[in-house]
Amino acid sequence: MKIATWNVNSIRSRLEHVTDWLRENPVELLCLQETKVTDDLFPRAELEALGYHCAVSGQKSYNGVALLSQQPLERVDIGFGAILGSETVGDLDAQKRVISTVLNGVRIVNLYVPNGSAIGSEKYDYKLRWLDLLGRYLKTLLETGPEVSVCGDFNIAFEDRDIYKPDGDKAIAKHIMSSPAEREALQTHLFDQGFIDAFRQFTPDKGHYSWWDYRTAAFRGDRGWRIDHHYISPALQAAAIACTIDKTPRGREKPSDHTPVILELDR
Amino acid sequence: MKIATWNVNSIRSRLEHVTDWLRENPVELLCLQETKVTDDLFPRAELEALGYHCAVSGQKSYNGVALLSQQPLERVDIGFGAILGSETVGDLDAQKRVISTVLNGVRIVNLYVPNGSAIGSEKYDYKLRWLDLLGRYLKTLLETGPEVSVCGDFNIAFEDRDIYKPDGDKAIAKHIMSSPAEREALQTHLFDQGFIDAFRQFTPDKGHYSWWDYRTAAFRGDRGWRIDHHYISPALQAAAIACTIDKTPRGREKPSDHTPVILELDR
DNA sequence: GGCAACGTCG
DNA sequence: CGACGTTGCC
Repeated sequence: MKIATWNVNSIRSRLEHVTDWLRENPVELLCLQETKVTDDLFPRAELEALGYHCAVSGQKSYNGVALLSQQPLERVDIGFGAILGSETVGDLDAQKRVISTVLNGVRIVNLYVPNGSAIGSEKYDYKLRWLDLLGRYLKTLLETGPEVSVCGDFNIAFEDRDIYKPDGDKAIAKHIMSSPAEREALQTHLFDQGFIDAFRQFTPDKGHYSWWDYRTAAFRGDRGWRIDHHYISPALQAAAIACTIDKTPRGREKPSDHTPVILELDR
Repeated sequence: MKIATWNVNSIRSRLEHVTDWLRENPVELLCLQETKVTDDLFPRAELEALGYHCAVSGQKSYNGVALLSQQPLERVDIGFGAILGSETVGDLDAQKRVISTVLNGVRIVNLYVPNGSAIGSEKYDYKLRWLDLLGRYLKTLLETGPEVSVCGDFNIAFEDRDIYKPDGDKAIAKHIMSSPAEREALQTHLFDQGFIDAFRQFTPDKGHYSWWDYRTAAFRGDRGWRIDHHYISPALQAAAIACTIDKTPRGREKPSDHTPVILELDR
């Protein structure tokens, strides 16, 4: 099956891009982030017309995640609380950033990791706390079944090769999305639990990005970042067939600043 | 020469519609209303690239008029004040609604008449006061030369045949743009000075409109109003060759709610 | 109620 | 640059 992740930066503004893309790329599951819409206003009908079932967790203006699935989804778990219990979650489910399901025996998680704004800011602390809880969330999921696939907009470029800037640029460590603490959080909460970055199983070189800033004509100059990821648990590693980035939607008129990343699994 | 009038409802939002239309309809003069932009932000370069000289009188967000001319414009008169003197004008030039020039010996006036909001409102009174001053303005122009062509968005449908509603509908008299006082103002300040409605020289029947409300799918149902006009002075009457409405721009994506009206003069 | 302005945020 | 909320016009 093919699973795609795409931060659409408003599903209502991007509906035609999404439907066009799904017609060209009929993936089994599309994981959306930044839908920016309450559940009652989600453009369900248009996506159902394409044969997709929608599971949504949205809010007004900000954040919001959704799953578009060709198969009806038997279970949908919204927020960290659905797995960890609401007591442990505190305020970290207030923003709609987590939705999960099980498809073909694989636990699938769709995430919109907080951006963090600037190093040292309150939002940065929130991001690191959120990633802490993500670690516990994934640990719990791994205990319920070994095959776990986690995708989404992580707002973190783990290595310098994931950023257009020249390697070793000092600014990288001071930049949101590439600071040491953010990368350590990925190390601790994903890699140390055995997850691997599916894209890097197939493509070691630099120059592959999933996000380009709207400002400064970043896309035209290919000044991008690879911050949208698929992480897969050890039990799924052998099942990974391909992981690719489709740049074409980023080149359209009025695009999202992100573009889809597709994982193919032998499941 | 051909003179067109078009309320574009923001020249910046409608720039592509205007340039496309001018390529298809290379009129000698295009009179725009509701440009909604200050003069420094008017998209002059794109229109000059098409061979048009721009004379603009705009303001932020609201109103704004402009002349796009194939010929360089030797004189441009902005506001009532340019003709009447600022003393007589009071507050009626504060909004940018009047721009005038002379082309091929014809005095041409481009107007954006106040809408008036609702009968009896403060804006309604302003509209009627504005039309009073328009009468004096046109009287003065006629004294300087007999050939005067006045076009623009008048926000008045002079007769019931200019409205999609069934003739005699009582609501017409209570509706802004078709109230008795507005029609009387046209009578007094235009017709009584000898101006005639160029469109009605050629087309007596109903069912011809220049504006369709964005709401209630008015265009789809052809529930329109003819409120964009060309009025010509007696000396020009014999020079009028044709006056037509081009509905096509109203049918495009993201259109203005108005569509161009074209006057052809043997001048 | 549709559209486009502005200001704010990333 | 392009989301969104808000405001104002029609």
